[in-house]
Parts: sequence; structure tokens; C-alpha cells
Amino acid sequence: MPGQRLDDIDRKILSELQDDGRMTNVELASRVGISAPPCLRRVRALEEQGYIRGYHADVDPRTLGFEVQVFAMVGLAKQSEADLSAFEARCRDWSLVRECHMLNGEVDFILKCVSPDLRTFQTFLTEQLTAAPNVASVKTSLVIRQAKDAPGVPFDVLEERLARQA
Amino acid sequence: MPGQRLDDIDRKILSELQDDGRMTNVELASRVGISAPPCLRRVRALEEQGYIRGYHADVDPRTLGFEVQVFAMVGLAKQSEADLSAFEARCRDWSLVRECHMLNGEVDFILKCVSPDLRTFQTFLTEQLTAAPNVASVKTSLVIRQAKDAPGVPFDVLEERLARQA
DNA sequence: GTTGAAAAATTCAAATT
DNA sequence: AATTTGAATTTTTCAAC
Repeated sequence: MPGQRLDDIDRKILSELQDDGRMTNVELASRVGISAPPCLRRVRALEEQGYIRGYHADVDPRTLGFEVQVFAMVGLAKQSEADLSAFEARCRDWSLVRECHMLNGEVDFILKCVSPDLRTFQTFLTEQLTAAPNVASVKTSLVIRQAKDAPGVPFDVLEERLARQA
Repeated sequence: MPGQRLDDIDRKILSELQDDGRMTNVELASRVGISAPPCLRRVRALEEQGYIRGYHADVDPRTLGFEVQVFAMVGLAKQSEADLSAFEARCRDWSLVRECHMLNGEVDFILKCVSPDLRTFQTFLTEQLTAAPNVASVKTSLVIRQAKDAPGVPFDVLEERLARQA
């Protein structure tokens, strides 16, 4: 599925679109140094090959009234594949849970949650998350402030790496 | 700065653009039930008022060769505002660190990191992060798999809340 | 990958409710 | 005050080269 390897122009396209996903194709083409039609063909190919999963407006939770962000560390009682999958499916159904990552080490999952207020989160925590089948332990940490929130992938690391290989 | 309150159409616009940030304005207008010009004015207003911070292509780290994702819990030796700010500034400079959140509780910060491979991450961990001034403890957890990665904000929670208030 | 042209979208000003 | 209409400009997206 990941097609053939990317060249410099493809990586520049990805980097530019990660930075500004609403850039017009002519602007993008000019930035990567080719004309518009092949640029658009490349973008479509990158989408089809799965390099670009989609485009999203970056909506500010705080401005919209989501005052509370929480990381929750979850441990399960049993960790068979069926148990893990069942918990992941629940997470996908919970709107307050925005991200769910399975981890190695002491804790089984880390969840990133948002909530309009503490009360809403507490209700979710006690009535949904902690009450869910097979959930053995939940430890939560409130986000005091966000110091960095960069999208996706560091293209500079990729470039360094390719330069080293060449 | 957050201007006046949002109406149903504004929230629908935000929800649609969070879902598909490259949707054309005419498509967006048709979905929210107004014509294109006022729809574009509303989008511009939402951008200027800070509800929309930007637009980003969602680039898949794995497909691009970033095989490793890690959460790092960092504790500092001293937590004065100057100490906290200094560490946050370092995080902004580290490309491998994509997110940095200050937390309450035992640990001071949680970092979300990506890396092309374990070796690159180990080098970063030992030579940069653990070696940084004032860093007292670092505990890392590898992401085994990602079960959910929803963008931004759950608009259904917002709607429920408004319905309850009305 | 480039050029050129048709179709579509953006974006503005004026008119409308 | 905000939306619709209508029109000029720009962009998208085909061809064919």
C-alpha cells in the first residue's frame, strides 16, 4: 500500500500540508517548485497511499469551552487480546476520550481526555471508565498547561536521517 | 478575543472543518444550510477569534517511517516558574517531542515523542532529555498500538450540554 | 513535468429580507 | 444585522504534449 518511496518534492509537500492543510494547490506547487498539475497528482497519490490520512481544522478546546484536559493511565485485570480489544472498543465509543494508546510497562493504556468541566469528567470517570468491565486501576492527571502541541511528524528529523544515509 | 457566542451554524462549521479541513467552502455552506458568502465570512471570523487555530494534513507517522512513539513522564528537581518555563522552552526546540503538557500530581510533565527508530530515541533520551538541566526523573512507555486518535473536540458533548442548559 | 483551456470555487460589492 | 444574488477573479483539474 505505501507505494514507491518518496522523493524530496513529496516530503516537501507533506511538510507544507502538515503546516497548512488549506493551502491552495497553486501556492503549494510554487513552494515545492513545480507547476500545479503534477503537484495535485502527487497530493492525490500521497492521499491514496496513506501518507495523508485526512485534513483537520485545529479547533482550540479552551476557546470552545473545554476547560479540562486529563491524561488517564488505565490498568486492566486481564490482558488477553479479547480483553484489550474490548477496552479499545469502549474507548472509541467514549466522546470524552480523544486518544487511546496501548503501552508497554506497568500501565496498559494511556487516554487523553477533554471535558467542558471537572464535574462532567468526574461523572465520566466514576460512572463509565472506572466502572467498565475489566478495568483494574485508573490514575488521572490534570493538564495544567500545554507548552507544545506540534502536529504529526518532525520532517527535519527525516531529512537529517536521509542525509546521513546518503 | 473569543468574540460573541457561537450559534448552531458556527458549531456545525467547526465540526465539519474538524472532520474535513479541506472541504470547499461551497460544500461546507451546503452542509450547514446557508449560501457560500456568509459561510466564508463565518469561517474567517472563527479563525480570527481563535476558534480555529489552523489546518493540518494528518500525516501518518508509521507510513512515513516513524516506527516509534513514546510517552515520557518527566519530573524536575525544582518547579519555580522560571524552571518550568525553561524546560518547556527546551521541549519546543526538540523535534522528537511533539507534545508537552504540564500536569498536576507526582510527575511534572508528560511528553509525546515520535522517532524513526529506537536507537534515535535512546540517543535523544540519554543525551538530551535526561541530560537536560533540572531534570530529576524520566519514565518512558512505548506505544504498542494506537486504538483511537480523534482530532480536537467532541462536538456531541457540546450539543448535549447546550440542550441541557436550554 | 509543462502548457493551455474548461469547469468550478472563491470572494467581493450591491441588493434584499 | 445578516443573507442572498450576481459577477469578476482565482483555482482546480482535465487534456494533449
